[in-house]
Amino acid sequence: MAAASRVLHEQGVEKTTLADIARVAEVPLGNVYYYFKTKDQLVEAAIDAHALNFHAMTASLDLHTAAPRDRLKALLRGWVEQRELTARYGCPTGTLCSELDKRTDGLDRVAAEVMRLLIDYAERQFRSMGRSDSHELAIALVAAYQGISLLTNTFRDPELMTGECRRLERWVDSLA
Amino acid sequence: MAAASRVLHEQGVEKTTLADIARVAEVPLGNVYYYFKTKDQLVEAAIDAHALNFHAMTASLDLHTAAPRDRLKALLRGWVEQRELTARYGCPTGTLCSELDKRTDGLDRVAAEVMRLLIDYAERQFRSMGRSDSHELAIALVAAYQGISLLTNTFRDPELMTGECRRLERWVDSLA
DNA sequence: GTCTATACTTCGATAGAC
DNA sequence: GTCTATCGAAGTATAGAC
Repeated sequence: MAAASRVLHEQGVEKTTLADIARVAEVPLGNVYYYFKTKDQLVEAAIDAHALNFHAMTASLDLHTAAPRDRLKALLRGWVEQRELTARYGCPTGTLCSELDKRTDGLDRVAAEVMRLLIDYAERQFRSMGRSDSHELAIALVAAYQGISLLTNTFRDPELMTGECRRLERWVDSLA
Repeated sequence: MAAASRVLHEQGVEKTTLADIARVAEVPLGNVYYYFKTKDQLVEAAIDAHALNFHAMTASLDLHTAAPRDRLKALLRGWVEQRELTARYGCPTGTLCSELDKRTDGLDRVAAEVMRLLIDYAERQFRSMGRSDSHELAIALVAAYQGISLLTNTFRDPELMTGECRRLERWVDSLA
């Protein structure tokens, strides 16, 4: 599962073969099918793992950081810390949503749920700050992150993430 | 070529077969290879066509709109007008950059050039407005657009584009 | 230049021994 | 549960008639 998550992010879903995953996981190809009936099921499991990961991150954040504004700034710091990975392979959530959208099966909806988790979390923080426009602000924040992730990846320049997150931090601070 | 551009945007590069393109173009499969030696060459030609399209759009914009601030707002209006297409298939440039990044050949760099065109155009307008931080502003504007394109597409909701572009217009207006 | 037929390769998926 | 061998479908690319 860990091998699958990593390789799917690095190579993309379409370009990743089950042989790739089996090789990285150091198991024979046929073995993969003992745990996952189809490639789609494996991809869905990887998305679920990603969602669990996000829940764990926000739970820890809620526990250690009380002020909603600080939680948002912690999100920004986390994005900056991941900038090298993002420059190389893009945002894991964003690349999944972008790629899986092209599919006719329901797998794109599963990816969309993870994106929804992020927006909802940001929206809760803005609401706790007393903003009535919390939804619009959350959309703007996540859009800015997804957009700069794409540019960071497209131009292979991690410092794009640093600069934009600095700007976003000033923006978060400027909100009453 | 027109058929290829459309299908590649709608289905994505990886999920589009040459048979798909041949069918939409109403030519037999083998015929495609008379004009393009490989699928990669066809994709590259589609990207080039997209770049030409962008040049035509900005040339017309420069001709009919004098004030740089109005040119930026015209860009925003164009994005809102395309919102239904974006909700269904994403931003043509953004989806290409995201998908082609996963490739080892040089095709990802070709897609990045188109993204660069957009950033450079925005940057020139901000500079004409007398902003010394024109580069940072251009990155922020394009990132916001690419991000909201991804969300619009992920949630299949064209009104996300409408709302965010309204916010961006206020932002552009607020800049000295 | 246009079209049909097909060769070659890759990959998802399965069969069946151990 | 693990592993090897292989089937069958799909898709890129080519050969060669017209």
